[in-house]
Amino acid sequence: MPRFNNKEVAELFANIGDLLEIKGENRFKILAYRKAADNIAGLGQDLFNLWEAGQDLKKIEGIGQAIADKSAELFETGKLEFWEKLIAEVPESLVDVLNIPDVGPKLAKSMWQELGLTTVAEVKAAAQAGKLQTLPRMGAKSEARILASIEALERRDTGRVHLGIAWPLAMTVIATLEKLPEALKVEVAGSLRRMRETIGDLDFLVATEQPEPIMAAFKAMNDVQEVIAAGETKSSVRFRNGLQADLRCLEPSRWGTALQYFTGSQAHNVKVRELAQKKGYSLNEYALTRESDGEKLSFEQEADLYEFLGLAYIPPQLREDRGEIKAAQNKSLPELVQVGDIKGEVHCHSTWSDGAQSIEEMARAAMERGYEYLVITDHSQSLGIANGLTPERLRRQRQEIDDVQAKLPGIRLLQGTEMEIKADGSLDFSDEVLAELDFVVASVHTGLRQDRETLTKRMLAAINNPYVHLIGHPSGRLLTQREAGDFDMEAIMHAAAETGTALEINASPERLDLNDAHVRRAIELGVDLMINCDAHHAAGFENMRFGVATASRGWATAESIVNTLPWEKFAMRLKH
DNA sequence: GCCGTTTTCGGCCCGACTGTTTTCAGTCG
Repeated sequence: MPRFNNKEVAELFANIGDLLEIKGENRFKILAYRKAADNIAGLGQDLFNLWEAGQDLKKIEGIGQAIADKSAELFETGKLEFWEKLIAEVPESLVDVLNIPDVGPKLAKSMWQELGLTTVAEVKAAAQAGKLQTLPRMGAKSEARILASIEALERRDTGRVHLGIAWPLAMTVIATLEKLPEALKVEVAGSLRRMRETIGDLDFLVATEQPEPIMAAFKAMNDVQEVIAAGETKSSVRFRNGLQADLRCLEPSRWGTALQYFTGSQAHNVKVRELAQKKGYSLNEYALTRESDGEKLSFEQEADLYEFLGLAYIPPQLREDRGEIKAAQNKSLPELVQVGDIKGEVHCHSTWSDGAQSIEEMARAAMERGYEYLVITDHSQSLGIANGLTPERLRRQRQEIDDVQAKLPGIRLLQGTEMEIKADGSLDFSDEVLAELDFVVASVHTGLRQDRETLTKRMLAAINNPYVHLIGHPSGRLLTQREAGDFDMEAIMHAAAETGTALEINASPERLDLNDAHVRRAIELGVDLMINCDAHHAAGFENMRFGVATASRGWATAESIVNTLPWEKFAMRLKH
């Protein structure tokens, strides 16, 4: 039986949506496929596992009879007849053509049917030859723009970026705009405000009575390479690093509706607007309009809008249409974990392995953040490339930790290790060595391409070892670079819950591992979670906001995160 | 194709900007 992971299934349904759109199908059908794809991608469990266990897939939001049947057919036979027929009708490669910015379904269809273009390469050649201009409503400017988009795609600089790139750039833009006297309020909206793990573009909102100077300053910023659009209240630019940013200016009285609208997600907004409709209002970014008499209500604060609709305030991280609307109606939203709740970290590196700063420097940085404890977990011996520690070096390191501890009574310093779960399934240290340490993180860094059974077995061996407290970055993914290992996460989470082994939410923006969906599932299963920056230098502790955001997106409260415990309680918890 | 404390059928969100226009379609978010 062929196994498909959620990403593969989601991609198939998303591609179906794309091709149906080119075909000109009913737009709600297209929406339904995309919604199903999104929900499958954000599922904390494998759809395949659920199906294999005989669960009713229709219980998943956005999946009805048709898509449940198609999933079952795919899992049973490894193929989908509907898809085979579809790509016989509409060339599959048009999915890529649709991915070119400024190429939508209408244009893709006309390029295909009028000019016979079915691949990005063919579209590029046609644009270079001036042939796109022959299509209706296409001129030289549109053609040049599409060619530029394709070239940007080829440079791979229009894709999504992780938060480590998007966040600092957004902060720079905000700082620039906030300096303008005309800007009354400045905020980043969109997926960055929701703290999605990757960001496609940046959305900024400014409350102002005078948009012109703000738009001008925005377009004139240092890193702006190109101004894509510039209207009266909206402009778009592209930065040198390829990221696009949109700016909207609006009257302060409409701040609440606008911020809500532009924060999204789209799926969340659709639900909010449906709710407004049921109450007899239509909602857009400017106001809530009563349909009976056209009376317009504007809201200065987002919370007021939510309240008016009978909802508790929904934090941006939850706005993904994953049940938050219902929870806000029942006033049962979780009280999300905050950065300030974190009392210590249990996974960081020093110059003893591949860190850039000494134990003392790391300890002082942790103290400055107000942490009560810090565990130094340098790499273990078999990770030679990171200067992993032998048992003998571990013992010498203990001496240095004790010396620093004597100097810094304000923080509790512990010695741990980030121990390799080796490719052959064994652990890098014997139990005798592990018993000498205060804390053990076990991680997979090698052999991530092994098959599911082998990988899962390796992980379970670590989870079942009585000396292992925490599994570091459990899936092994590197955002925008490397796929997660093919672990059976469900089995791993069950074992973690049973043994009391914690799973990490690694806060490094390249990792964010566990991801939000897995965090939510882990909480359901009663798994202990810990958020760590895996810091390799003092500045690395700044990444905590990303880890906390990921936890929040998984609906985590402080109670779900073990390192929100003060030292005494944390130490007690360790002994169990 | 999905969904239902107003519905198992008939709904399903809305506006800015661009380019090519003679009044608007396409794309995007």
